Amino acid sequence: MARVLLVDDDPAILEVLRIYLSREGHTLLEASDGEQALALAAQADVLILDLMLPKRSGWEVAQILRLEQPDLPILMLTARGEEQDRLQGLDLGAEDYVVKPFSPREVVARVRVLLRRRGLRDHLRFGDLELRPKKRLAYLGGEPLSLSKLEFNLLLTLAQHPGLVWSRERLLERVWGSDYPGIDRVVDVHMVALRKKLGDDAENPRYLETVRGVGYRFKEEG
Amino acid sequence: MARVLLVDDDPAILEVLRIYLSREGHTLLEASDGEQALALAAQADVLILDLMLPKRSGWEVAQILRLEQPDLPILMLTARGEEQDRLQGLDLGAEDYVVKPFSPREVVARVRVLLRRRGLRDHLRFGDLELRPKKRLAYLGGEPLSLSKLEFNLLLTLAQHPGLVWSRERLLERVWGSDYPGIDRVVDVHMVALRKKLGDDAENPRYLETVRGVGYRFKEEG
DNA sequence: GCTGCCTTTCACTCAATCTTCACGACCCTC
DNA sequence: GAGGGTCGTGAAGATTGAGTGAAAGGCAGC
Repeated sequence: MARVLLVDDDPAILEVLRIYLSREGHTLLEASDGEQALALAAQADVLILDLMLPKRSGWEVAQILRLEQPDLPILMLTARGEEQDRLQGLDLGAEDYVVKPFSPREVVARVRVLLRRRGLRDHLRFGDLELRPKKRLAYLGGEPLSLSKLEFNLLLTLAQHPGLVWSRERLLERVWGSDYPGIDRVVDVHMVALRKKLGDDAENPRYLETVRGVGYRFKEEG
Repeated sequence: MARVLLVDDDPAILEVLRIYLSREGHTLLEASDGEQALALAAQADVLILDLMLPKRSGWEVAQILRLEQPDLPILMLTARGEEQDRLQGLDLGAEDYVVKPFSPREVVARVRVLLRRRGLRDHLRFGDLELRPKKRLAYLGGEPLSLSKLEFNLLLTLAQHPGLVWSRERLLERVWGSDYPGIDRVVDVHMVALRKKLGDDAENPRYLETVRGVGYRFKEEG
C-alpha cells in the first residue's frame, strides 16, 4: 500500500502500530526522535507523529515538513488534555490527530482516510509524458527529458494535481520555498523553458496551460 | 465564509456552536432531527451531524447524503465510548468526527480544515451548468466554457448562493475588491457577457436573473 | 580561474480583458 | 403619456497580463 513513517519514542507504541499497519499492507519506516523523523520523511507517504519527542518536538517536525513537503499527510498523536496543541497542529497543516490512548484500529482507519484523500502515486503518465517522482526522471514519448531541478519540481507540482490552478505565488511558495524574495515572473520564464522542452505551445498547450489573471495549471486529460 | 448545517437535538449544543461558528463568519442552518437535516442538506457547504437523532439517526442521514451529495463534508458528533460508531462513521465516508463533550473551538478548527480541504465545495451543478471552483473550469452541457477571470469569479459568487440577490455594490465589493473605485454599471456589462456565454436571455433567464432596482441573482433550481 | 549550465531580471510586444460611455428600451409613478 | 429611473447592449479606448529573447549573475566542477 503506502510507506508509513511512524515516529514515537515509546517502543510499545511503535510495536503495536507496526503490527496493525503492516497487517494493513503498509511498508513501515520508524523513527524515535525528531531528527530521525526529518531524515526519513522524504521517503514517506504518510507520517504518524508523536508530539512529545526527543531532539525536536513533533511540532517542529511538522512545521519544517510543512514547508518541505506540503503534501505529506500528517497524523498527530497527542496526549489527552493537549487541546491547545491539537488546535495549533491543525492550523499548522497537520491533517488529523488522534488522542492517546488510542485504539490501533482507529489509527489504521485514519491512515486509510488520509491516503484515500491524497490519491498517491509514484508514476504519472499523461499521454506522451511520463514522470517518475522518486527517480526524478521525465520521459516524453519514451525519450528521457533533460530537466533542471527547478523545472522538474515545477512540472511535478503541477502534474500531481491535474486541472488545479496554481497562482504564481503558490508556485513560488511550493517550488522555490516560502521565503523566496524574487519576483513572480520567474515562474513565467521557467514555464517557457518547460514548454519548449515538452514541445508545448503556449497558445494551444497539451500540458501546461495558462489561466490568465490567475496562474497556471496542468491540463487535465480529455 | 460557508453555510454550515448544524444538526443536533440538544438546544444547548446548537446554541454554543451557533455562537462560535457565526463568529467565524459562517452562515448557519439548523435542524434538530434527521428529516429536517435531509431537507436542508442541499443548501449546506458543511454538515455537523449528531449521531443520536429523532426520526432518523445521524447514520442514516450520513448514508443517504453520501449518495446524494458525495461532496458534502460531514463532521460527526459522537458520544464517548462509541468507538465502534466512529470507525463505522469514517468508513461510511464521513470526513471527520469529534467526541462529546467537545470544545467548540475544536469544532470550529475542524470545520475550517474540512472547508479548506474542499475548497468550499469543489463541484457545483445546475442543470446544464457545472462549475469547478478549484480548477476554475465551467462547463455548459459538458462543453468547457471560456470565461475570463472576472467572469468566472462573478458567476461563481452568484452560483454559490442560488436564490440570493446581490446588489451591484455587494458584487463590486466581493468580486472586484472592496476598494474598487469605478462605477457599478460594470457589473451589467459583465453580466451581459456572461449571459451571452451561458446562452442565457435577459428576458427569460435560466441562470442569471435581474432583480430590477436591486441587483442580480443566480436562479434557484426548479 | 575558467567553463558551462542554471537561474533571475528586464524590456518589449501583442493580445486579452476591463471600463466607460452612449443610446435606446422598458418600467413605474403621477 | 410624460418623466425619471433602471437596465441591456454595442463599441471605443484604456489597462493589464503573459510570451519571449537577451543579458547578467551564480554556482559547481574541472
